[in-house]
Amino acid sequence: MSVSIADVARRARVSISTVSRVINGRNVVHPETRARVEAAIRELGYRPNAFARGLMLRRSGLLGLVLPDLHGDFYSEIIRGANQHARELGFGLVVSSMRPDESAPALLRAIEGQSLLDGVALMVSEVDGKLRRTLGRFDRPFVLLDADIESVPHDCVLIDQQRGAEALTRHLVQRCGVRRVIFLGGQRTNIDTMARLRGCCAVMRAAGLVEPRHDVFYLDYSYERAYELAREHVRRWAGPRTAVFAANDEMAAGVLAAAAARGVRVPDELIVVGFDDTRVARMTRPALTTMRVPMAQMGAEAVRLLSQRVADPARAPQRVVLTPELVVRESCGGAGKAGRLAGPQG
Amino acid sequence: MSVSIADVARRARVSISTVSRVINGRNVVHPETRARVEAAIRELGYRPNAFARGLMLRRSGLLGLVLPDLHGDFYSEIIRGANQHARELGFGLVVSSMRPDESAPALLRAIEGQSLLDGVALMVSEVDGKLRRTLGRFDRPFVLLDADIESVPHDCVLIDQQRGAEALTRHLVQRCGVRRVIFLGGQRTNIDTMARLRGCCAVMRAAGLVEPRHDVFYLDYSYERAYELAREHVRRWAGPRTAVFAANDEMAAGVLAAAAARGVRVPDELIVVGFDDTRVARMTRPALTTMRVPMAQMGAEAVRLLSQRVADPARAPQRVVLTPELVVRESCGGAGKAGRLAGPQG
DNA sequence: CGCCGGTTTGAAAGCGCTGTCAAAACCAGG
DNA sequence: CCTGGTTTTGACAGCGCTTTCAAACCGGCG
Repeated sequence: MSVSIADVARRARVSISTVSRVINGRNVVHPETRARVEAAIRELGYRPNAFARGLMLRRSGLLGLVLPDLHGDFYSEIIRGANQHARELGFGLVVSSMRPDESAPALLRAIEGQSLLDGVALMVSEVDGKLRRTLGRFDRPFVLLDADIESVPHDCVLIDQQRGAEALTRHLVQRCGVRRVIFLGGQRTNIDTMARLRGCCAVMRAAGLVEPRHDVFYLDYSYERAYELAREHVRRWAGPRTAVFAANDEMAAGVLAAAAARGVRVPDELIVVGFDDTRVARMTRPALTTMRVPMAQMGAEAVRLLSQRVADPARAPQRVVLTPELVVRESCGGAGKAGRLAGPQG
Repeated sequence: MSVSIADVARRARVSISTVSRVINGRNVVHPETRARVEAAIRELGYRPNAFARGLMLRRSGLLGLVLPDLHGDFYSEIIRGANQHARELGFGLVVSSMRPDESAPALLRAIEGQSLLDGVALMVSEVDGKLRRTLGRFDRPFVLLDADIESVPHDCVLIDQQRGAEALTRHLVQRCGVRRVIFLGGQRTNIDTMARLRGCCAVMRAAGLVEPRHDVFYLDYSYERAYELAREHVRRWAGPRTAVFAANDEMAAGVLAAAAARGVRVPDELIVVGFDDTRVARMTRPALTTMRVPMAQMGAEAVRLLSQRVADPARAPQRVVLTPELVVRESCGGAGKAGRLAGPQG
């Protein structure tokens, strides 16, 4: 079997307590003794047993990150940001996915089951009663990403999606002279989609323009679905002062491809914009105008909040709000004014 | 404090052992007693302490997945495959990243430090002596992804990169009439890049053609670098029977964009192919011919091997080899013969 | 020399759980 | 009612670690 603290103690001719003190460094140990113990640790290749340790300390040094899906640039960035920050703070990170179609018990298992975790950052694409209840009786520190449940006190990191959508729409209306917007969303119940549509409509309304009431399509955030839809409609959409507002970059890329296939020139005959500023936004021709969502920062903030709450479970719930930033590229025509131009094509 | 097994025992008027038996379900318990215990568990909201459990069982039910980076479609897919399979097998998955520029001690901490893990799947982009030694004295089950260290016995999941590159090059030579290949690699020491170049050269040689000796460029797998390079060279590259073989899809996309910017028509004036078949391959115009690397499957295989080794640490090391599959799209011209045509543009 | 404060160490009590072993309870058959 | 076998249950010894608490030690002072 593996070497335990007792083996080290025996070898260093000290008591178990002393070895523990050397390991944790909190108490004073005579330099000479310390050297003996450290030598023994090295010679035996001793590594403390994390289970025994956790059993006493009630902490594992592990944080959890649960996302709706792990696929795509969007989530990758969150993971990356969280992972890096976790490492800086001396935590490990457990990443897991929790599809919206899985039941609440699955969530329970995914989270509570992992009682090895010191805390969990949770991102959900839809909030329902079940989730509310599950989280209500969840006794470990947790942070909600891009969502907020009022009945339960907790920390959260929010993206001001609506304000982002407003900024983007305002750019379209004021800088690009857009008068009509076709909106492509994800699922109808998706909270991001709803907020982005709200922002878009608000600005249109304020500008005295027609809201995209009949020009709203709910898809699934995928390139393929957007391509298919656009292939069918893009000829009709095309027109001066008209823009397609896709709720993410992938769908915008699909629209771009369909437009090209149908001979519709972007941005001359039709403006197309995306959202998120994922890698794909710089890889399309023309490159996409989009909103940069600080995903890595969201991951990092989540970890920060979590670590603070682990340290002090009693402190008041925090709310961190991050705002997306406009990135103007080629797909909206009227470039050159508002934002920076990223990527080699900029 | 939280409720322990003793609380449950007290409430159900049985001994601790009986509660344990009910929880683990291995031993026979009188139905009536069982009901009483289960009621007590429910009423108290009892959840076994994972640390105490792990301390006895010496297992946590957690597997680790360490990747060079967590960014991009490539790694996302591995994570996704691993995650799903882990869940099916009743394991949790810990994902972590280990940049090649981090030192071996960092790896040590990232892996050994997490002695909470039952096993670790490890992907490294470069194998050096330090790593070999670190892994040599690593006492926990581990699986190497897309790499093999001969001095240390272990399980591994390999992608036959070379054979994949051969298949792709063969397609270029035999179906598309290519006589000259420009090769764009990742870092010079990257094992995948080396294997892919080897495969490409082997086929060229066998076909009596000139190997891309002076036409090999080592970049960093990024769209941007490839774009810059291609912007400079693509006019010179263009020519009949000439192909750019990029070692991943992102770089191929960069070349495509540069070609478009320089007025070089693909595939008429220049053929461009990628590798990996990530999402971007279907989003370029023209869509990329590429090799589909079964990344999700690699993740799943890794988890499978790991779980088997956890169950039986003594069994002989396994080697699983996965082979990439040719996906013919538009960027190589001579389509329609060899492979399936995926995506809406196919 | 004995005593005091401060430093350094060791013994031992858990942390919450599993698993062994033996005792208790039960059931038939005699 | 007792016996022998089969369930069913409980007591308890750890798993490897942290953390009191008290003992041992040390140097200096009265």
